[in-house]
Amino acid sequence: MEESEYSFSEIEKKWQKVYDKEKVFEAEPDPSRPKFFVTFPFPYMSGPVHLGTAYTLTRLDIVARYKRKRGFNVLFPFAFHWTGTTITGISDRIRRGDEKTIEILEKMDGVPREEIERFKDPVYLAKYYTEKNRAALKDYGLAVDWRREFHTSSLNPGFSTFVQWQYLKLKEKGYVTKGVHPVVWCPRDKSSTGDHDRLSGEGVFPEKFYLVKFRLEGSHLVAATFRPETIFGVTNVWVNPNAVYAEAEINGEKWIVSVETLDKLADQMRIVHKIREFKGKELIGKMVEAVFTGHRVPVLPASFVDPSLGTGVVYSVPAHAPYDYMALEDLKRNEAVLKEYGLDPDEIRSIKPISMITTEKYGSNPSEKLVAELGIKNQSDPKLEEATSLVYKEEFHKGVTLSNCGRFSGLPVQKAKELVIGEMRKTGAGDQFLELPSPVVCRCGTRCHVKILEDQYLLRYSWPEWKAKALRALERMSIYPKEVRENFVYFINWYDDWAFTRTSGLGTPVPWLPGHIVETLSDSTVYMAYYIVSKYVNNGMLKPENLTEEFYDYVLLGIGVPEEVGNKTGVPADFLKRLRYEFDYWYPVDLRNSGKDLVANHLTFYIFHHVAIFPEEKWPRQISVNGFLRIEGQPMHKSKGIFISLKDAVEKYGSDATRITLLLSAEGLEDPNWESEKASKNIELLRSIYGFILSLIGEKGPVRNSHMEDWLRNSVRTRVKNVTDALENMQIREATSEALYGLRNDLRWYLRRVKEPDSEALREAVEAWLNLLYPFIPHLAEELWSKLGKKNLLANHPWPIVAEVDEKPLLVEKYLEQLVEDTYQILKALKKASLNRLRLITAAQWKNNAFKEIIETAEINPEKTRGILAQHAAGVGKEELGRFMGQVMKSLQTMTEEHRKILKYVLEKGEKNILKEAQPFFEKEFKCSVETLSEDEVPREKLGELVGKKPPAQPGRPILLIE
RNA sequence: GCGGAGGUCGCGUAGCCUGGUCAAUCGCGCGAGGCUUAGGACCUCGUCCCGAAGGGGUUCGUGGGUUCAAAUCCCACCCUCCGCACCA
Repeated sequence: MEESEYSFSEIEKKWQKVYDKEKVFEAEPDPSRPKFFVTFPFPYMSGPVHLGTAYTLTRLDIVARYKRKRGFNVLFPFAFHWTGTTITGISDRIRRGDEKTIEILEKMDGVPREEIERFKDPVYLAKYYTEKNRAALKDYGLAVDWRREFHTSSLNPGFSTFVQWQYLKLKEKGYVTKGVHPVVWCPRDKSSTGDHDRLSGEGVFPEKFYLVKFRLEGSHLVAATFRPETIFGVTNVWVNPNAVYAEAEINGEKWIVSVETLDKLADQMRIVHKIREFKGKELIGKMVEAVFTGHRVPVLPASFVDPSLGTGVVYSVPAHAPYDYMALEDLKRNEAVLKEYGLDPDEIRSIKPISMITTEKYGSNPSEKLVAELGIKNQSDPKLEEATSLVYKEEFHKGVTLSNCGRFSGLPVQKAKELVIGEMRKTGAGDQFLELPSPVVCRCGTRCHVKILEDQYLLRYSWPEWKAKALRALERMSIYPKEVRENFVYFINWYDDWAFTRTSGLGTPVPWLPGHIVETLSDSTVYMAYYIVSKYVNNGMLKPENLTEEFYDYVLLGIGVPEEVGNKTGVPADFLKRLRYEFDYWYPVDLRNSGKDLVANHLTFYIFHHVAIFPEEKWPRQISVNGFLRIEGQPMHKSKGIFISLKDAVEKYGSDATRITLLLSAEGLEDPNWESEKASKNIELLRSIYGFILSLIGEKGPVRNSHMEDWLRNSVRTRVKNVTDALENMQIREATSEALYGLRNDLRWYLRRVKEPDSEALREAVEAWLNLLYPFIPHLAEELWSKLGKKNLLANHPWPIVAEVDEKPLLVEKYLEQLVEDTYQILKALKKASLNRLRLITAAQWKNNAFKEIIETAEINPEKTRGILAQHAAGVGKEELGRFMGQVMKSLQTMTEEHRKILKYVLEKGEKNILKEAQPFFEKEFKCSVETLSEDEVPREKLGELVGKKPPAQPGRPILLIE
């Protein structure tokens, strides 16, 4: 019959339509039911939603569906993220004709050429993806209340009013301050350059460089270094003879630095007046004096000096800096250069490294040692990089200054460094500034540097009171998996003030600062509250102009009198009360699930902002995070082609198969791995489950209600309990696996075990199973539910009751399973495929009696055991008793609690009775005649003959005679 | 460097907190048999090594230790992955 064919696309569309029509997921406040509000961090609309998003989303969807079935009134809304520079960035790149961007859009996202042309308009781009993604998400089938959908930024005036209100509140309550803030800066774009805006230099951020001054004819040659403490080992100063340098007045003092340095100094709050420019070679050969130590050293030429890095001036410590050492050696050998700059070769060759630090590992001249060890030939050898870092690490952590370091002698390097820095600052012999340790190039091709932004509006994350409140919120929250809690503590403590205004990209204007928008991470922190409002903005009952500060104050915080607020906002007082009621009903968020990447930023902000704005009872209740999806073992990477969109996956595998493929692949913080082959297999698995359940529904066996039905019912209860527990603990993979495979295996065993299945017991089990399957594979489960002749929706049907499990029937089956396994093992050892006769001989009654008593005592005590045995063994031969004693002691030693339970119950029920009852099963299983006996029923001599040297029967371990 | 996760029988994983029926879960793959006109699906068994009786041997990143007993507890080491900021 074509009925049994599983066509996922048909089934999925069918039920999505039904859910839509019946408004199953449209949630309204209902005081008679507890609420459960789940949220997902809205995805960014700069591209298609991918499987990684789907994974995180699915975990949440499962909880939403499960909670609904448990009687909760579940709200699961959705929105789309437009704020920030990613969308405008793509548009910019297309406008510039960036090939790579266009290629990715065309090949990976499947955007038609003519659409790409229109992507020059960022709004068009955002709308395009929002449409596409909404469609893909709907085809995937989520338990979402779509009436509340919105997107962010000023392009959505309703949402913007909300963000503005949020910032007015933050400012009013003192969470906003003004200050300075360093950023990686592109001088051409006049904006900060985040990682994703960079052509090269990802992950590079400002580090402190120290400036060390050398007196030169009424001016200062200013060198930059990470290691100011090494000034005691200086032998010379390097400049690049071909670079351009400048003399300039810096905060009133004359400095000589590379011309590139001037902009950097100016951008770090220094007043810069350029006096003149000149070539670096003019400096060569001059003598300079270290202000800090008074060392007089020559200025020498070096090609490795990069005028764009630091100040373009480097002081040379050949003993402790392999680069300096090598450059000096090169120079000593290079007659031509010496001649060119008129340097005295003898004088240069007499320069010796000055040791000023020692370590156990490298001694006091590590440069020389490492250059020799690594076989470094000249100053352009890339291995110098490695040598430098080896020396730096070792000396910084384990080095001690030598006696030539004045007041800083005999100190650990770390300590000396700290003191030298302090002293230089005090005396003006040195200074410091921020610099990028390696080059960063903006997408526009310009080299970036550090700029300190002044008069920045900052969120005061450094404020101890705010941190304390956030930590308190965290304490009351449930966090899954639990390891992540520590991360939150770390990040809450670690955060410093955060600059939240921007001048580029999409977003909401800062209410008090025209021309500036609220940065993306900062505007998306408490927006879950807006879902209550957005429903009415979408249906036209509220207009953006109604959404004033007073409006939100009343609806979200309960401040003000409805009638007065109504007058000011134009919203009827009754409606305001209704809104207030709705907010109060739904808030706070009960569960927010996201990828682990958001812990460090968004989720921490989420906590911070909630505690700042809302009273304690509205603080978030639970956060759960999961790993990052990999594709065929590789991290997702669009430009490398490692990327699967949700749309493609759903088209190819359907929603249900996609769901379980994602869910079964990881737990906790592990990174799930998507394997397409597995997804295909999972379609087969679903087809198989579909067919299996249909066949079970078709069974027409008599109603019996014997042991096996009892067993089946209790197995079902166990599965219900397991799935429920796993779901409550956000162990979604465990839950999925248990729901998919657990009951399937139970039903298989049941069918194997009985001659004719009990149709009623089967039907009960199938019903429970479908309920358990629903959260994970909703469409398939719903389809089968209707095939069962049910009139209601499975989505609305209550979750099975988590009932007390009666272990007894389960114990009996465990005993039998063990017996079957033993039989198979013997067959294997005998290399036999089949058998003619199977005889099961259970232990003699006296053994059973003795054993019962021994297990009761629950301890391994040879004396006591022997005593008990002797009591029961009247008339038993000494040898037989001894042998049995050995067996008993051995099995007692390794007996687990479960095994004890099994034995106890088997003995209680009578082992032979159990076997008698299971005899037809054994006959069916092994296709042979089966006989069940007790040792008591076989004459002693006969028994010896039958058993041979095999160990005698033990309670729970009958002799198996195979012929 | 700082912080976090992890290394289990071909692959992906469970077990580890609370040590003992743990040669170790489940799924995939693979092999055998059954079913079937055939294929697929489905069902059963097997899948570290040895074994003519349910047993024995060697395993859970490496090396030590604690214990009657260790995948599980302790110590050291090796390796892999992730995050480290103004940016989604």
